[in-house]
Amino acid sequence: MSPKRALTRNQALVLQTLTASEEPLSAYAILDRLRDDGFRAPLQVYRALDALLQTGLVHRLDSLKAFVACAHPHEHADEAMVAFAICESCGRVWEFSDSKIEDRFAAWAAAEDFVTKTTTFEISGLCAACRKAQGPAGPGV
Amino acid sequence: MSPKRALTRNQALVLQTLTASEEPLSAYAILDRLRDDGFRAPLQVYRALDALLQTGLVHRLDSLKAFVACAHPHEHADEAMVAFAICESCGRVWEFSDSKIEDRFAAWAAAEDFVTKTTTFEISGLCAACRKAQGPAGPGV
DNA sequence: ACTCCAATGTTATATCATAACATCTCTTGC
DNA sequence: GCAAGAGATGTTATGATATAACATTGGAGT
Repeated sequence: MSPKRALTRNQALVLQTLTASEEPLSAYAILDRLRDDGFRAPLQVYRALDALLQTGLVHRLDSLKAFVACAHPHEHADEAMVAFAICESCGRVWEFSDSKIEDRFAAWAAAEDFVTKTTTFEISGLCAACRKAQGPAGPGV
Repeated sequence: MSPKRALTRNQALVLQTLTASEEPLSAYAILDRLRDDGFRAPLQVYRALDALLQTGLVHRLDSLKAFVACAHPHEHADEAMVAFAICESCGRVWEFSDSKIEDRFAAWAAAEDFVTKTTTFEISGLCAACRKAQGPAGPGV
């Protein structure tokens, strides 16, 4: 979809920041981490994010209002349906896709004559490591 | 999940507003429509929405930052995975669920030992009516 | 009538995102 | 080399979404 341009300096900095982070970051969190690199205003972050979202190098998690580096930057070009599992406790994100789910949804869309443009598929919960750490009783919240 | 309480006045007003609307509404759009009923501050809307979301009478569409009345208020108690198809053109929302998709996702979760709490599944695109209205060439954007 | 508790009202503020316009920095053609 | 154009960047201001903190009200049960 996008003609694979080299990243600009700002885009590279934002992408590095997201790649280095264990968890998704909000635009303002990214801004804070890039103050020393000369970032002063949210727009600098949002503009870089827009470009990175276009090329599929970054995803936005609507349910968190935050951004993550794509785990598989080569494979999908913003076209495939990607799902995200987000651990509420540690914040880590698992990215996966399932062609059977895709087919199944495509069947619904065909039946309703609906043309899909974008998908948002996000699951919140607790990952295995966090549940073990918190013990069998589970966390209060 | 929630002990089925009667709605308060504010909750009833917010729910009526959403039910009467053809499209999802932002909290501030709801506020504007309820000025004549004495609503003055966003918090009045957000508090009512919180209660309605708890009981499953309303859904939040993260991709739109907006809210819709649930199409099937009786069936699911916030537990089932519900998907939303949203027409970019007319704003209408189709709500559906598919047990095969649910099973398929459950299989992934079991394999990864991930415990699901909440799901966000939203698809944006164009509905049949809007595509017909705009002609076979489709819209510019 | 009194007490308690939930709902409500009100003000202020936090957080997320974009509009509008000035400036810089390459590249390209000359 | 240098002017012109295009894209990227910087900067200020503002819009849009959401919540914190605390005062007030109103009804259920006694």
